[in-house]
Amino acid sequence: MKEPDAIKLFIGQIPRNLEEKDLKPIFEQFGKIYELTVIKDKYTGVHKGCAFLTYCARESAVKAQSALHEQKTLPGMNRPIQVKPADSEGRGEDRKLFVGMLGKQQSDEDVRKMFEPFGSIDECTVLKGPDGTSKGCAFVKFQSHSEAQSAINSLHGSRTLPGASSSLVVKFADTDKERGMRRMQQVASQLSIYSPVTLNFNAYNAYTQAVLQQQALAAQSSYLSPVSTVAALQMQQMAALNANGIIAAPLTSSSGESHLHHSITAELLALQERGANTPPTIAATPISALPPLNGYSPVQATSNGQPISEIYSSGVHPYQAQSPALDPLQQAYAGMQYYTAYPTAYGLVSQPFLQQPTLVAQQQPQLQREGPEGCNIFIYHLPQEFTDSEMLQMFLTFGNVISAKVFVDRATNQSKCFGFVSFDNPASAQTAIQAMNGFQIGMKRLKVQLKRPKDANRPY
DNA sequence: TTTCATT
Repeated sequence: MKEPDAIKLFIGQIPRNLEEKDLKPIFEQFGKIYELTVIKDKYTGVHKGCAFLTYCARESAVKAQSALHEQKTLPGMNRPIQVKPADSEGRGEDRKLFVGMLGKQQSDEDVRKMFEPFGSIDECTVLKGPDGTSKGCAFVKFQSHSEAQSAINSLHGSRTLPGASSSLVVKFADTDKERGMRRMQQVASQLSIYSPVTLNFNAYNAYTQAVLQQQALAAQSSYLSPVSTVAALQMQQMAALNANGIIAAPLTSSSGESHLHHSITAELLALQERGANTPPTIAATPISALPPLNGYSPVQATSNGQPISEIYSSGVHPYQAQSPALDPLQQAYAGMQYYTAYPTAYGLVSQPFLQQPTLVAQQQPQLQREGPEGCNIFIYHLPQEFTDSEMLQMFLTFGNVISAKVFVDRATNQSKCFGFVSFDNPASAQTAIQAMNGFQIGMKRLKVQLKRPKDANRPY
């Protein structure tokens, strides 16, 4: 019925009102169709705007791809139809690059020219907004991983394009898992509009990603790490969160009490008890979890009253331990905690995380000691409420911090939202920059770069 | 400055 070497094609950019019967005539002209399936959500049956197509003959697939892929745009779509081998057919995405910090002017062709010297390019797309203006970044897919790698080696950081705020970024594109994390961050930042508590939520997220990046650096392969499993769970949680429209609608539990409100109230109480201006105490033991940014935990207990720490120490997975009736936010929130605690609990954390923060923290960072050149970093777009301590904690994970200073307006005593952190070695500074530059906290992204040497900006 | 979706 079908040739053994037949190719399954992925069809993208199809209007959601087209079903199999509507699509069939479009594709039949290239040969006999073996199977054509519109992809729908497993549970809701919602049309996902794409399909799988297998021809009886391999040749038909080749013809259809060259005739249709990116060649025409179906009614109602703003991008051309996609006809290409399904992911399941070929290799993974280890040959696709993300290119950031392009100027707004560069076209697909400009980018292609830049990458051509490194190998054969399968795909090259500058990302554009709905109005067609460039988002200043692109995806470039090579035919092989090694070609992609050599492009990274030669181009990453090699120049600063006109109109870009920093040097060219060339790296492997996010995996699905990483994309999930990114989306999570965006949802979290939306929540932060509504409550100061969720600032914490976001900060945890920054930690989470920092942990992941550290791990990725230390252990080149993360595919088999238990953390992946947790990340997958996280994505499910966030999906549930979106599906329930949690941002738009107030959440109510079966008992009629809003968990969201409940946890926020608990937080505010905790803050008041401690005194909102009391500097947080940094935990003396490194292996308990990452230090909470404000010195307390965002969620002290699950909705059935069991402290999260008990769940951890009993070794029971929180998702299994929680009652199935928990609302999605609560689950996501607790999951976030679990997620950050997980790597440390299993001893998977790379060396920088095992450094004792205690010694440094108990010194007086206020003295603002500066490290040697290359050890000092500048941080901009800090949240208004970040003090020296919060910033210190945020960067402790990358090495020995000599000092951490948020700059404060003398008249108002308000943070100027920037500061400096000094490490005792340049590698820690670089790691911190890599991990934290561009981090979204609340509505802003951190800018983290080397501090300019004192005389750098003086013309004479 | 991370897509548009992959049964």
